[in-house]
Amino acid sequence: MNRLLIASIDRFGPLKDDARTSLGACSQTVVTVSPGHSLVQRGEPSRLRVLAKGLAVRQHVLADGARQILGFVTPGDLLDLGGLFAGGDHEVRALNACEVRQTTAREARSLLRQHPSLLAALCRAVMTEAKLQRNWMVGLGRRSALARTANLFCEIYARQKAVGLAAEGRCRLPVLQADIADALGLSVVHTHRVLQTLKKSGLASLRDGDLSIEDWDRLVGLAEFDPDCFRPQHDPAELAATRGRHTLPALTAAQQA
Amino acid sequence: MNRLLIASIDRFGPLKDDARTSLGACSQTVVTVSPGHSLVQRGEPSRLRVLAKGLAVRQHVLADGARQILGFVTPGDLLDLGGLFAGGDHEVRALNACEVRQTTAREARSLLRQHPSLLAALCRAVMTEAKLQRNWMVGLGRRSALARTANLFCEIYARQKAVGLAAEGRCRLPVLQADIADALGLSVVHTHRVLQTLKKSGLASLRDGDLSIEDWDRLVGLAEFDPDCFRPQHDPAELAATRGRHTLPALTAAQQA
DNA sequence: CGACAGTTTGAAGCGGCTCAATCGGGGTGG
DNA sequence: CCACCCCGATTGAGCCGCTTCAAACTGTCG
Repeated sequence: MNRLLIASIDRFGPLKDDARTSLGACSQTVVTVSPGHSLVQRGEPSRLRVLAKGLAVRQHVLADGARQILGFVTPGDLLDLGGLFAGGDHEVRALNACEVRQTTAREARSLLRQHPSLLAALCRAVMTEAKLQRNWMVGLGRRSALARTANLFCEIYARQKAVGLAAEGRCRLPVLQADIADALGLSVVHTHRVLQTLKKSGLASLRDGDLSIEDWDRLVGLAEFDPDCFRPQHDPAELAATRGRHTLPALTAAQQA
Repeated sequence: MNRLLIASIDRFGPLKDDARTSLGACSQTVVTVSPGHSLVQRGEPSRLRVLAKGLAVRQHVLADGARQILGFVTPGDLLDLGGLFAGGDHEVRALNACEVRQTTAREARSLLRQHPSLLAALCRAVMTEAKLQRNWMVGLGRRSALARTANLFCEIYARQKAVGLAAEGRCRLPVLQADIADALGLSVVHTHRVLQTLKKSGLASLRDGDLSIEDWDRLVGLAEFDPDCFRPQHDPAELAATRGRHTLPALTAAQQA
């Protein structure tokens, strides 16, 4: 009954009941993708894809082969917001074994047309993503490699924590150093040295695909991390009216290495 | 009759007629802001502000005073998309003498609730901005200072051209070198040297607030500029149905130094 | 005229890059 | 069981792009 899809969108809610039932009734297929393969190609229209398991990145590759990672996608995130009205402008690639649930482009479009509350929620989702992107821009442009890395770790941990995917001071982050490098605009070698520094300073460490936060406060301080930078854009009034009404189902066991 | 507001949103259209008439009927005040002052503060809710004249930047300043410019705002652009549902996350500052037209937060919110086609258009506007941001991220992370600068010039020229604000191979760009630096994540000194290189190579030059494109093709090549990166996210089908129906009124004389 | 803001230029330093080699673990074939 | 390979992590050395500091230069405004 598409509970994950509904919950993922409802996070940006509030959805009206009719939108929720339509979403529940729409067709949904499950797709599994192996590491390194594409979940969403450039130019594809939206199918309201939701990541159920795994870890993926939005990315863009340049003519010379350089890659810039534009964001991380964790379970419960919508994959193809960029293609809601036209084709998306970037691809999404699996770092992990990923499971995606998706409907059809036709149904996605029709749902979008019929339910303003769905449109509003997705609009908020897009805005939330845009906000996150701005934080990345600030980092790429004006923060040192160390602060950037700290910021990335803060973001990833806080996001997973927010959806119940993180343990206390620990979460999965099955990436290569090359992925971190491409996310932060660094070389692999320098990324490695920065990671060492973070570990030696007792702030955080990354081993075997596990991110462990050793000193959250100092990490946040170093990063100048803004804990609101990834939060859904709730309307304060609406939030109060619907507080606690809908919550994301626990995903704790969902993201497998 | 709020023609500019309607046209600015309709660019991402199509708006339904009732939305257009509601927009036409909403209150609108004209605000002028002198250079260096804030057009939109962090945390302000949307008033459907449109820039009528001048040039502004979205920006974020760090604790140490460093500034990252997140985007340029040219006449006909909506200023406060970030605050549609909650407070915006960044401020917008005038580089220029600016004229802004805005309604009230209350009216903006009520319009948004009543007109799904308005919501859809604004959603597209947000997505378009997000797309532009991704292009900046790629530049900040993976392009050389020269290519980044070229890219910025391409973007600014192409955007102004698209709304009729650019002459052939020339447009206004009343910025300091420090602004370019903060947009590209560079120091002022290096920005200056890059500008010199660009001029000496006969690609483009910036003087007295005028950007002149000397060799568009080579500039685009150097920048790997994607001409779609700023285009509204039209639905191809809807685009065909409404082609040429509504156009942005000429703004040619509107952006005064 | 001085004051100031912005541009221009030079010189030195550093953060991060490139190149190159080694190391370690997991898989595979013999 | 070992030999081998491959991928990714690790480490070192040298270099380059860009930064920082500092000073001179220019135009504008009082």
